[in-house]
Amino acid sequence: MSMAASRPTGRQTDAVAPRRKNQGGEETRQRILDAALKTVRDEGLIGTSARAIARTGDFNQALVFYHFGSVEELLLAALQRAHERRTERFKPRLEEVTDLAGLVEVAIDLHGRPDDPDLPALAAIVAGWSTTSELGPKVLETLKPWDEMVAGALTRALEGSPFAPLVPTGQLAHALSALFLGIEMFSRLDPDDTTTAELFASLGALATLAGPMLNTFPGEPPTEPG
Amino acid sequence: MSMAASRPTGRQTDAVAPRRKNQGGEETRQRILDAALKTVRDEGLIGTSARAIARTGDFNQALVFYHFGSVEELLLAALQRAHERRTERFKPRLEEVTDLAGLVEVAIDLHGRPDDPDLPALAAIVAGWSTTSELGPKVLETLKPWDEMVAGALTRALEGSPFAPLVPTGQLAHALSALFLGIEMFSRLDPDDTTTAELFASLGALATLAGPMLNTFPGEPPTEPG
DNA sequence: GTCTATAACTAGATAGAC
DNA sequence: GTCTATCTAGTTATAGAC
Repeated sequence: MSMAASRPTGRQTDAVAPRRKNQGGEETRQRILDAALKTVRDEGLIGTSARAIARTGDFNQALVFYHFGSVEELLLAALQRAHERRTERFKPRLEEVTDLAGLVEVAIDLHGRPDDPDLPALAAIVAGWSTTSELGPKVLETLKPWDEMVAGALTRALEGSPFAPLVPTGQLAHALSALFLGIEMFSRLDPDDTTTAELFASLGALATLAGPMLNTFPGEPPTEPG
Repeated sequence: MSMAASRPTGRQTDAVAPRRKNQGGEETRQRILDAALKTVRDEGLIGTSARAIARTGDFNQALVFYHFGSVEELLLAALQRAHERRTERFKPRLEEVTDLAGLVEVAIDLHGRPDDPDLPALAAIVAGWSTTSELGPKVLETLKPWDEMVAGALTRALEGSPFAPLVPTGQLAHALSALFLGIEMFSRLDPDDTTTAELFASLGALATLAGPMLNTFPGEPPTEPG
């Protein structure tokens, strides 16, 4: 369904060389993407129409179709953008993580940004499309790099532990993404949510507790932290 | 928004005593609820309109408004119904769970029912409303009993462990619900999903591994299982 | 309690002026 | 590249016949 617009909707791999700088077109594209994320966060996925997005970003509704072809494709692009932004910002930190407690700390920072539209929108889009849309696999593809980064952190956290060969870090990383997504969604169900912060604190405490145990051989006393 | 219909939309606590048995009205109510869940599963939350639901269940579109007042309220009722059904069916099993591995087993059974509309619909509704809708708190309220059941299972799993006083079972149960919800959603993004089953298997293996450690005092060898 | 018909509106998407 | 105007189809919700 939905005929393609007059402009190719996919992002060109070789930039199309806009004559007068990157102005005009590209800037608008960004505005639309930002407005899309904000709209999903504030009005929910169901309330996110081309018109609602245009209202949020104060531009013309037809631009959505000119630049992205359809609302669905816009949302996919927005999700990818949000995800890229997150990855860029948190990659360096994640790469320094060497234990479970550190991983929880990153999760806390990731969550605790109420004004940031990226994460709520990301969760809502993943969720809303989970039973529909041929774009589901593309969403999974988009999230893959993140799982791999977390898997790397897990591997480092387990380094030298006797349990290391027993733990499928890739799958566990995926599970952690799922956990994070679920927490994010629950937290947004309650506008006055306070329990999520406590939950993360508890998870941090548990990670601190479990960390040293990972290096414990059965029958041995646990190694001292740090 | 949305004026109330001519029939009170909330479920009466004292049944209203339908004259000719429970026929007609109540049966239709159930048909509508079932159709709503199926529609959410098959067409996604966004594709779920009063008309789509009516098409699924082969009844008249106006009945949705007569019986439930609005589509949103219907979906809330459907979610509550789906959740009640799950709770009834799994409560006995959950109450027998005494270790982590058993908990994972229940999760596996809960997940592995491709034809069952309840869980996918539940996930989609929770997710879709997570950034909108004043019904969010009601959704949380609905899910509470489940968390409590899981918390009970966790408490039993930790019984006698030196870590028991350190673990906030209530919060952890909530986290497990979030994890499960997230996994459910990821799994539905890929129509040919095979990784989720493997993921659950791995989680089961980890639970089997971690279980005995919970009863391990630092410096002591782990107790033999079973 | 269930139907048909319809009002009032909003959606996605496109054509064509600028 | 951005705008206005518009077409078509689908949406919630209600009125009123049965």
